[in-house]
Amino acid sequence: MKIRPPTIKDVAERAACGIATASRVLNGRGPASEKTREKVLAAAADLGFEFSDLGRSLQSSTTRTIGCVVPSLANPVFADVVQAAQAEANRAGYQLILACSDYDAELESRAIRTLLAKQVDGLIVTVSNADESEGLEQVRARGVPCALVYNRSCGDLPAWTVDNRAAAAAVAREFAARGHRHTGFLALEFGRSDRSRERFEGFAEACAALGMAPPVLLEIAEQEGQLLELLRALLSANRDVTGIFASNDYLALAAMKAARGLGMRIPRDLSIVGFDGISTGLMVEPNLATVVTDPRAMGEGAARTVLAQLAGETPPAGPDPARTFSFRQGGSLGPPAPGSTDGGEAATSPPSRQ
Amino acid sequence: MKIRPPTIKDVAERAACGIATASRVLNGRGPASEKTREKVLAAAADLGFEFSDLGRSLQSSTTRTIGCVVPSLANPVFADVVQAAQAEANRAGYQLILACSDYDAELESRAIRTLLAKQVDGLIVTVSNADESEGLEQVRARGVPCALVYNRSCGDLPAWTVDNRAAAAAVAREFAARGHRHTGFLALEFGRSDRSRERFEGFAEACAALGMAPPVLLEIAEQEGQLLELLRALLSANRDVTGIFASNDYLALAAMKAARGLGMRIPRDLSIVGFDGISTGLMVEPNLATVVTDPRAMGEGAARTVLAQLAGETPPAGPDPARTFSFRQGGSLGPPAPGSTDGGEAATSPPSRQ
DNA sequence: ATCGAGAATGGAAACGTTTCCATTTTCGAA
DNA sequence: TTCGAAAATGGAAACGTTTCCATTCTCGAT
Repeated sequence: MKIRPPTIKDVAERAACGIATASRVLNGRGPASEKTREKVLAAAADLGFEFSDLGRSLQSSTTRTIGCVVPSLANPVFADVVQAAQAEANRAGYQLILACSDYDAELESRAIRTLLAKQVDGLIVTVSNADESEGLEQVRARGVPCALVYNRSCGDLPAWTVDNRAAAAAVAREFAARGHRHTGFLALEFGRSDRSRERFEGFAEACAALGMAPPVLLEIAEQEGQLLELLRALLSANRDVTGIFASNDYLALAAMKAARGLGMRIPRDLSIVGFDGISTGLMVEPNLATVVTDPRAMGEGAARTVLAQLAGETPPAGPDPARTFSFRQGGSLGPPAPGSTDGGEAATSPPSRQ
Repeated sequence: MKIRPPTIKDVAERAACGIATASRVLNGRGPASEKTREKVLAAAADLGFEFSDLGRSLQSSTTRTIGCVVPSLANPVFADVVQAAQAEANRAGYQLILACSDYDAELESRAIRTLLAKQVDGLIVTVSNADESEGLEQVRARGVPCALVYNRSCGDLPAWTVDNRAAAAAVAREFAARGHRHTGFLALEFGRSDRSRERFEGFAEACAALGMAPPVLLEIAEQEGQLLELLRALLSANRDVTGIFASNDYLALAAMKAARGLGMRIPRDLSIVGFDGISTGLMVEPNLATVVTDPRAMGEGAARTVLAQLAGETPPAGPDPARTFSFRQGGSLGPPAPGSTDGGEAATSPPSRQ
C-alpha cells in the first residue's frame, strides 16, 4: 500500500494557482501576494505536502548527496571516519550514501561506479590501492569532487591520512630506546591494505637505521574464528622476537591475549605496540602502548574538503603530517627481560637497562 | 570542472536513432535490429555513457535506495547492524543512505523526514522510543516499508530485536545462582534508550522473583571524558552491591577498569556482567561475562524484511525471541567474597582484601 | 480617465529516463 | 508482384521540480 505522495501540482490545483506560483511561495523566493501565499501554504498543509528531492535533483543536477566508501565498519577507525563525515555532511545539508568494500578492490570499484550513477555530488573514499584504482579513474573522468581518507594523496586527489611511515618510525625508536633488537610486524591481510604496507616499510627502515635486526613479517591470511590459534602458532615460532608492532590495535589486543595464553608475561616476555589508539586499548591490563590517531578528524576533514569544493570555496589544507599521530605509552611496552634470546646473531653486549 | 555526463539523448544522436530505440538497446529489452544495436552500443561506448539513476528514479518513482537510521556508529553493535544491512541491501541492488541520530529523538525524526523526502524505498531504523516517534508517524502515513532494529515491535512495524527482558532475567538468575543479593544496574543515558529501560525492568522483576534486593539504578548522564571518574564515584558510593549488570559491554568494561582503579578485585569484590557480546569482552582479563547477541543477524534480518516487502514477497518472520541471545560465562562473574557486605546497608566490616 | 511602472501570475521548457502507441520497414508466403 | 503480419522504429507523454519569460494586474501619478 504505497501511497502516492502529493506533488506540487496537487498543491497548485488546490490553491487554484499556477505551479510556478506554488513553487515560489513554498520556496520563499520570488514575488507573491499575501493572499495567494496564504492559499498555497494552507493547501500544502492540508495535503501534507513535502518536496520530492527527485524532481529537484533532476532539475538542478545536484543531489545533495555524498558517497562514502570504506573497507568495513567493523574496524572502529572507519566507523569513526564515517560517523564524523556523516555529521559534517549533514551539517551542510548533505546525506551520506554508504558502501563497504570489505577490503576488496573489485567491490570498491563497483561501489564507486554505482555511487557515480546515483549522481552523488562528491565522494569520500578509502581504497586498498589508490594508485591503481579503476574506480578513482572514473571519478577523475567525471570531475566529481573526491577526498581520500587513510590513503596517501594520489595525483590531484586530496587526502586525509596519518603519516604511516613516520608513525612506524616512532614506534621503532620506542622499541630501540628500551633495548629491543628483534621485533616482528604483525599484519592481517597484509596484501590488501597499503596502510599496512606503509607501516611495515616505515618500521623496517627505521629499524635498520637504528641498528636493529630487520623486523620479521608476521602475516595472518584470514581471520576465520581461529585468530587466536594462528597468533599462538606465530608467537611460538618466533620466540626470539622481544617486541611486536601490530598493524592495528585490534590485532595487538588479540596478540596480547594469545601471548598470555602461551604463558608469556607482558611486557616482560613480549612487548606489544598497536596502531590506531582505539579506546579498548585503555581497558585492558596492562594498557596497550600504541600510535594514537584521530579518525574523526580525518573523516571530518575529508568531508569539509569535499563540501568546500562543492560550495566553490577553497578547500582546507590537508592535515599537518606531523600532527596526525602521537605515541601513547602503555604497560604493554617495556624493556625485554634480561634472559630473553636477545643476543641473536648480532648484538653481543646486552642493552643497558634502567 | 564538473563534466556534464553524456545522456541517452547524446547516444541516440550519435547512433542516429531515436531515444526510445537507444533506451531499448541499452536496457536489453524490446526489439532492435542487429544493425542498430551495434550502432547504439558503439556510440555508448565511445561516449562512455552511463545511465543516470535520477531520470530513472523519477520515471519509475523508485530509487533503489534504503534509508538507515541508528543512534551511533561508535557502538560496535550498530556498526555491525549497519554493515550487515548494507551488505544485504547491496546484494539486492539497493544502496543504503545512512543517518546517525546521536540518541536524539529530534535528530531522529529529522533524519527520517529527510530520508523520506529523498524518496527512499524503504527504511531500517532504531529509534529511542518506538511508541512516540514522530518520524515513524510519517513513515506509516507514507506507507513506506520499514523495519525496526533493536526496538520492540510497535504497531504494525516489524522488528528485529533481542528479548531484552528475558535476557536481563537470565542475568539475574546467574547472579542469584552465585549468591548475589545486592546488585546494581549501570546505564548511560538511561532516559534515551528504551533498550536500557527494558533491560532494567526485566532485571528488576527477575531479582524480585528470585528474592534478591531490588537492583540499584546506577545512572550516568554524560560521558564527556570523565567516564572513569564518574564510575569510580558511583562504585565507591555503592560498596554494598556485589554485582553489577551493565546495559552494554562498553560500560561494563569501563566499570571493570574503574573497579580495578579502586583496588577492587574482580570477581571477588565485584562481579560484572555486560550486554551485547562485543569481541573486546574476550580480550580483557578476566573475560567479561555477558549476554551475547547477534547484531549482524538483526541488521540482515531487518534488511531482508524490507526488501521482501519491496519485492512484494512475504517477509520473513522476525527472530525467535528465545534465540536472540545467549549468556556467556566469563571470569568477571563469580560468587561474592564471603566477607562482603552481603547483609544490607548496615555492614560494618570493610570488604576483605587478599 | 489614462498611462506606465512594477508586482503578480502562470505557461512552458528543461532535466534524463521509460514506455505507450502509431508509424514505417522488412520479409516470407501467396 | 502483392499482401499482410511481424518486427523495428521514433515521437511524445509522464515523472516532480525550477525558472525564464510573456502576460495580466494593481496603483499611483498625471
